[in-house]
Amino acid sequence: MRTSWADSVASAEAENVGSASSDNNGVGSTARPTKSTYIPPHLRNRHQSSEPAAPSLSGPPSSNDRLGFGGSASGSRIGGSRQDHGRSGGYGGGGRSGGWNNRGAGWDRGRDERLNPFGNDDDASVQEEFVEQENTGINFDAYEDIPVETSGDNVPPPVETFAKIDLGKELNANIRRCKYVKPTPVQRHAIPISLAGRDLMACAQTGSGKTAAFCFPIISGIMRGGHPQRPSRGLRTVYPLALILSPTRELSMQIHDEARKFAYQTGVKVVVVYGGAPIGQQLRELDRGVDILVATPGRLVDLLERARVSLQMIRYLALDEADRMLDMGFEPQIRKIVEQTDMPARGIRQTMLFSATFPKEIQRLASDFLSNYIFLAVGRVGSSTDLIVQRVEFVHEADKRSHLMDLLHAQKANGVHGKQALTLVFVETKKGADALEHFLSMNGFPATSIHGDRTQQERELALRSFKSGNTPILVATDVAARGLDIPHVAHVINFDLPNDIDDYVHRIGRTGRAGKTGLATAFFNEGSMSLARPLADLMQESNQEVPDWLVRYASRAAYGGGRNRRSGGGRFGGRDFRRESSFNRGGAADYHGGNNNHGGNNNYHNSGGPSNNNSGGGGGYGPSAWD
DNA sequence: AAAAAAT
Repeated sequence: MRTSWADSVASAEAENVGSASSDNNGVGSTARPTKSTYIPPHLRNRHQSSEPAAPSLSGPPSSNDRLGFGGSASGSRIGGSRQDHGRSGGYGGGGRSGGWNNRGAGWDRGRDERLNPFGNDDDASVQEEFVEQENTGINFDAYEDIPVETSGDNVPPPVETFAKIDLGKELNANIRRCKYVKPTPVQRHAIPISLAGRDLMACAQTGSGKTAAFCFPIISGIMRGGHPQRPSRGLRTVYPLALILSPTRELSMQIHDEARKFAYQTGVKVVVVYGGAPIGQQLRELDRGVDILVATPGRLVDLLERARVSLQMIRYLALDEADRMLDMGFEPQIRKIVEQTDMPARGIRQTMLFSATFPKEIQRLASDFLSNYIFLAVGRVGSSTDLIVQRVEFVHEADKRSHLMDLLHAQKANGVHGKQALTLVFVETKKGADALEHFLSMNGFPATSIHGDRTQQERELALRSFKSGNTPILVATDVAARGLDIPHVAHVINFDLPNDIDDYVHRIGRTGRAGKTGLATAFFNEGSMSLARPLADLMQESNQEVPDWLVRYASRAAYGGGRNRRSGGGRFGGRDFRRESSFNRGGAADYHGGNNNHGGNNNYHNSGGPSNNNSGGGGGYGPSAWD
């Protein structure tokens, strides 16, 4: 256990710096810092602090026994930083003034097919020699300890290596380029299930190779199935074969960037569409052909209504952050897309739902989209949030700002190279985000913000500025809570706690990624009473120190948790709701000990899929924290 | 009550 939060931050920073620099050595291309031209108001007309010299590596990553996940996660992290590099290259040419250069620089004039998403130094065969070096020290045996649960009819057995899955030559080359040596647990289980043509509901932490888990089978399947003759209903209508939906624009962009790497030189075309950006460019992309369409719901509905997209040929449907996609705000839109368009019915298309959390009410809704599906839950190495130190502090509303500054100030003093660790600060409201960003900026803390009232340009700029370290503090609403893979976030601060414990789980999952440690601090007060019990339970389950005062509030909290019922039942959705009859309260220990991997095939007999729902109460405590 | 997502 760490003795103070400052130590934790310092340690998290040290690890981040350490691994960042080794990435650079390995890839040899990201050394140049990504510079953003965004200057926070309080820094304008000042000298930019000079870029630090090569940071002295302060201590090797500790607790590498957990790096089993780091192996996989590391792959995607490396991918991420290279992607950043590619982008910054694009910007480098044109400067930062253009709002839409994200698309513009790298995507104009149909060159994307030839454009190498891995960077110019790419060569699959050359990369191979890096693979062994880069993964030295990763304990792949740690994979074996990850609890896995599957249920459903005739679950296909997992695979141990990519070589044992016949994904095709081109895809294999891309897997090498991504430096994925061994499939992650979710990939080992989900890919065979998906290749067998089965529907799937999967719980797995983000950063665990989830995107690849659904992209590989889709790409492989499209290559196998060939490119069928599309109907010629209208010249302007396009007929994608696969649809991937996600709840935020940034997440859609991230999925698209990854999918494009996986599809490189396969002839499979990936296009992303989302709102807030001019539609013209997206239409032009579509006109060039699309096999896999990545989309946010609103823009897709728009395109469907314009008859520019038809879902008639969809063979694969994937929902990322599926529980979010099916909650109150999104459900009607998703239902419209899935059930009231020309999309083939469930059982004809193949449907895959992925999320880190999966409350049972949402599982029930989701089962409408699935046919005789397999439920898969993959946990972390060891207990839940081992890599994330969670702290909760009682801070009155009026004291939050000064308390935040105390934290940030101490962090600054502990900075490994005079630079602040990346800190993500979550607040409840968009106005609150603006106000806090302004406050921090006025007080000498370079901050930016991301929320739904900012323009898409501003959102993307904020994210880049944060990732690059230019503004190492990002104030965010829940728009940034899910799925986003931001390397090197050392500290997540819940300035305002969410009302839903699942949101808390997603938020803190922005740190502690890629096998690194992370710190999560929550400001708790009278306003967050409804979260007292679920938060105390969660922290307890993940072996965190729970303050006495929180335990007292938790025991005082009304039984049933009021409006948190949604998540009160199966907090981490770690169990198939179809099994609720096998009531399993206090099952965390069972879970870890009992349903072990190695095929993890419980062969729960599901006679006929979603209709025989079991709405039994309570139960279903999964292990802690799926991301 | 808030956030996200089309214009």
